[in-house]
Amino acid sequence: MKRSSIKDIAKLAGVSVATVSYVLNRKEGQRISEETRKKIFEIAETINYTPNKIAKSLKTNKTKLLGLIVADISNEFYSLMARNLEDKALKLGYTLIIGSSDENAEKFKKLTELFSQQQVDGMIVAPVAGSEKTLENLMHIKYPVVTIDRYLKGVTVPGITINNQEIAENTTSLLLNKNFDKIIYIGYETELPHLLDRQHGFEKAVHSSKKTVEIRHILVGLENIAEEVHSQLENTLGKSPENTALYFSSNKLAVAGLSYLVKNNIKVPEQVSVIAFDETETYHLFPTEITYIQQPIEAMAEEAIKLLDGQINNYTATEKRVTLSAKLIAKASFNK
Amino acid sequence: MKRSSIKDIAKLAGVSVATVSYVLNRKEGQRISEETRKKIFEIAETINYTPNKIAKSLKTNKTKLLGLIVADISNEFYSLMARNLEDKALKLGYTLIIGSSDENAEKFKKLTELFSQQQVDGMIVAPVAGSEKTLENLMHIKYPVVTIDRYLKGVTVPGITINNQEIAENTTSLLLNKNFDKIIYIGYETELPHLLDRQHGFEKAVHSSKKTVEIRHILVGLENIAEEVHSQLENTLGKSPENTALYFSSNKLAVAGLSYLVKNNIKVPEQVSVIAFDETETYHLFPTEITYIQQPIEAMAEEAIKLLDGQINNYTATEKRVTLSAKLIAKASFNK
DNA sequence: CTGAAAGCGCTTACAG
DNA sequence: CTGAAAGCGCTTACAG
Repeated sequence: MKRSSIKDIAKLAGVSVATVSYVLNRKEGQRISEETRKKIFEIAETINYTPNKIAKSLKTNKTKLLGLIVADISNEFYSLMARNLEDKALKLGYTLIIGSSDENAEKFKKLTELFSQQQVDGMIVAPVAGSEKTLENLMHIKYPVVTIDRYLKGVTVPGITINNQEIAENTTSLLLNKNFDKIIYIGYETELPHLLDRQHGFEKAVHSSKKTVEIRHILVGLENIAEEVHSQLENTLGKSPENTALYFSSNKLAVAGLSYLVKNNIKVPEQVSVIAFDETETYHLFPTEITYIQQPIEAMAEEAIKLLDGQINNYTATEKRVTLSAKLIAKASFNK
Repeated sequence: MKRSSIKDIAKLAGVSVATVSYVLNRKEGQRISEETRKKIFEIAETINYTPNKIAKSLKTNKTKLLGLIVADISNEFYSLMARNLEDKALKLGYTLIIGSSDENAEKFKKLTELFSQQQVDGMIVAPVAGSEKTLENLMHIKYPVVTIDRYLKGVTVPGITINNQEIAENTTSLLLNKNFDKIIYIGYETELPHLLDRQHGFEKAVHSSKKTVEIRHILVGLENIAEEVHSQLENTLGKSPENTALYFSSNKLAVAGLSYLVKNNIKVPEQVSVIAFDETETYHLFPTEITYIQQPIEAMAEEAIKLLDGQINNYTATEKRVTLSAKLIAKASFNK
């Protein structure tokens, strides 16, 4: 698999490698005769020349590679995000190299090191709990980084988030207005700020409301989500609830909860109303259409790439955080 | 973001760059005094040296990058595959760069070119219809490639598939034995061989059976799957079917079909039995557990990486195809 | 035990 | 209009 190089073309064309380089890169500054230009293109074509970007990278210090670190690429939210990022990146000539951190700060760090050694031009990361130091180090050496989805307290990395607290507060207020006897918040036991924001938004709405309504929380770990949600819903919700609302703070939690409802033949919205964060195709198999909070994934991807590309090209030490608005998609699951 | 290089270390340590390189790479052949060795490690540590793999790649002609081309990384099957490939690749020191072809032969070709320019050591691809030529070219220049999931007629690229036809035939036989009045095969209108294999397996079982049963086919395009499946099921299955079986040749089709059943309150397995190719979390929201054909994704990923790594390191022009066995996971949706 | 040197495939300021 | 040359950050056969 010996590839042909610029040198081969130069030899065949009887010109210098410099000339070949100028022609192939269509540089304007240098005027090359139409004749040699044509000859060079022809030869390149016939010997099937493809440029070695590695060599170019070494010289230009740009690889056109972007590192993407998510918690798990097989997670629906992240794979959809990855897809959107891929498209936006490609438009600017970047390709994505990916890694999954598994919510492990050590692995997260390892991935940033690996990517940095591969000389990626920048990184798009969903940081995990405990990776503050790693992000600080990257910022310190001015490595272009943007965070997506998540952020961490105490480190100011440019990044994209949505208005988690606000949208949670607003949607919770809607629930409160409907006079349920009981509202159950289903969330994660976590330190991740963006998830806590959702919880705080919920609580803020509850506290500023004058309604008397029983509030319950179900908080589960990241493992065995389905089992935990099922057993806790069994305790908190029971088998034949009435006039109750469930507020799920992620699509995974929602799917776990909905499967409990299906198994126990609990009717939505007759017995229980449902709101969930994030969409998923899975909702389509539920008998009632689910009301959910939709994140603007495409816009998030676009902004992330834009922000990163800006850093890469200007070295402006942007401390810019972009907050986009999520949107409530109201469906039947929430019509009392 | 000026990084320190081997040269900086050499200068600070008062040795040559060669010596630094030997020490950092722990080469055995060269014996370096414990003293300079220690000094070099210390200096590397304090100036926060990280190797530039791009430079190394240029010299060694190995990037430790693998290109992955799937139809769409946001597709559940492919994102799960990507995750498994990522893990297996990492064990051998490779990282993955990804691209989605969108079933477009031109884009597929572009991606292979892009990846080849990035000097990936090899590619793992799910080829699209019409990309025979592209694959042949890669084979011709001996670029290490393996196919996953799919394969193409007429080009012998090493790759991993499952026993699509066989498992389809076997599972269809099970259906036939249950004496349904009607069996409906739901598949794609496609030229992709691995999907046709599923269809052929189905048909083979039907033809070699002595039962008299009404057989119907629903074939849909890749766009608007849900709508097409719904409208065709409405025609073929109706609103209150009896003693009918549905055979879905992918999880996407199954989800579309199941949502039709939910919407029309058709009972599984009382009225209709269901078998589907591939699993998905989505099945969990269906009232009845779904019987499905499980692909051994982890093993497929492992074999793919192994096969590719073999090609990369030996340049053995392997024409090896690996066929792994899928497995029927029998659940209630298929208990008459 | 260590270093000088060539070279991987490019780019680009400079000279002519 | 074109070329000689330096250099990006490494590796590695060779010499001493």
